[in-house]
Amino acid sequence: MISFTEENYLKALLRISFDSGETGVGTNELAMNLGVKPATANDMLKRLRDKALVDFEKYKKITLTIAGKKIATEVIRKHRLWETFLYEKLEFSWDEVHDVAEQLEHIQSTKLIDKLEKFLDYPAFDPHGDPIPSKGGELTKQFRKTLLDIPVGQLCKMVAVKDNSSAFLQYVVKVGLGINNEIYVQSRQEYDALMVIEVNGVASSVSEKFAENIYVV
Amino acid sequence: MISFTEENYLKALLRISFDSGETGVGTNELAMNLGVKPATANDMLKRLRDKALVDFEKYKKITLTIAGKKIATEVIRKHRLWETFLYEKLEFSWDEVHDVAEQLEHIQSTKLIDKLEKFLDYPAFDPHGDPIPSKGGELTKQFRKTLLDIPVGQLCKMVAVKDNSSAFLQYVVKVGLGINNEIYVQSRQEYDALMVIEVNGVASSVSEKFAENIYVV
DNA sequence: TAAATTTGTTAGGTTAATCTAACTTAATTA
DNA sequence: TAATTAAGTTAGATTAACCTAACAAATTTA
Repeated sequence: MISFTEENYLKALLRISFDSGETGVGTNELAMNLGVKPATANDMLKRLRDKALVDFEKYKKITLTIAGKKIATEVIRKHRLWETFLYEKLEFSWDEVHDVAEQLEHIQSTKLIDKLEKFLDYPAFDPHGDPIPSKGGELTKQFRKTLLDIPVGQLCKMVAVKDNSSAFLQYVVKVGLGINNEIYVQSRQEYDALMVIEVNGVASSVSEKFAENIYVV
Repeated sequence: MISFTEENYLKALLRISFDSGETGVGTNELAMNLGVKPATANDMLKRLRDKALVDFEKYKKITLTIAGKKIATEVIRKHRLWETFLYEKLEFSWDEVHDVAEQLEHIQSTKLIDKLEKFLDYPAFDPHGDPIPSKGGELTKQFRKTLLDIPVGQLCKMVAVKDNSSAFLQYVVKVGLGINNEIYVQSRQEYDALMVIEVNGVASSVSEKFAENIYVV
């Protein structure tokens, strides 16, 4: 049996390597991501290696094994299905779903998640626009432009966010932004990439960090 | 913060004292109920006492404090709401809901459970016929007859079960019984209370233990 | 390339939740 | 009521998941 904590380590490994585009993940990077000390992560990695869920040699980068990747993908699948449930059926707002889904993703019941998926009518994307892996499927990579890639004077539409923290999401809401909203790029400062955008007729200044976390088409 | 395990201890204490009709619960009884050794339960009880969730003196019976009872009731509320969700929305069968609800009941989010309750349209009873406590409410005692109380030659209707284990529930299903089914009591053995009952035209022999776990009207 | 910095590991310790084995107190029964 | 049995407790161990402090390896930079 696999514990909540182990599932979280595997999920973090998959997400980090997916986001960075590289196969291997470093111990410190992983630890920081999970909010634990490197020593703790190192201990856990040894246990995950014993269970044949990660490949990991002393002082080298960590990669998931096939088995580890499968579990991690399944956790992400559950997370995104639960987010969809909370958003569509329980009227949770867009920025509230993540934290509750962090808990729900660890419920162990294949039947539950399959039935939930059916109940939601097999959704392909979660409320943040991220793709939901199918049963036994893979996490698919999609080409995604961020607000940072949009030139001045152009109009685009927000489809998802990269950062799922509620701190960020609440900021997004404050700027008046939501899924499928149109964004007009008014201007951009060369020096620090500070942009002025217009959403529903209201102009706001946003930082580079903000812009690179907004996916658009 | 309260752990899953602590919640389970509190829930068991409430359920045992509720079922037995007595205020105090013994250490061994509690331990047996939770599938742990008395020594383990004893350790935990000390911790729960430190947190002011139980009243407990050496060699004496255990009782819940107001705070402890409140948490326990809330866990039972969550459990029963989740059971209702699984049964009504996800097409789980009657005997499958319990085990998954055991996990779901520990999800920490007031908003989640309130929204779930609304989504289910404020149900008063779970799929086993047990009453669902309202928000901040109490576990209500209902007078309940069991199949054991029905005299020979009388017809009754099953409304709930006492034992929620899937072993028992699967047995119930095998006998052809379900919620709201009519039961006719054909005969009863004086010696061991073995009864012959008829459900939907099919006769079966059931033990005393079986009969006392079936609630009827 | 040698020094400095970053990254990763080890050793030893803590807490929650479990156990076994030995013991004590309470309750039952002869 | 004394002896037996049942119920409850304590002591000492274990495992998972975390920590700090000290150390080692790898990488970067001067």
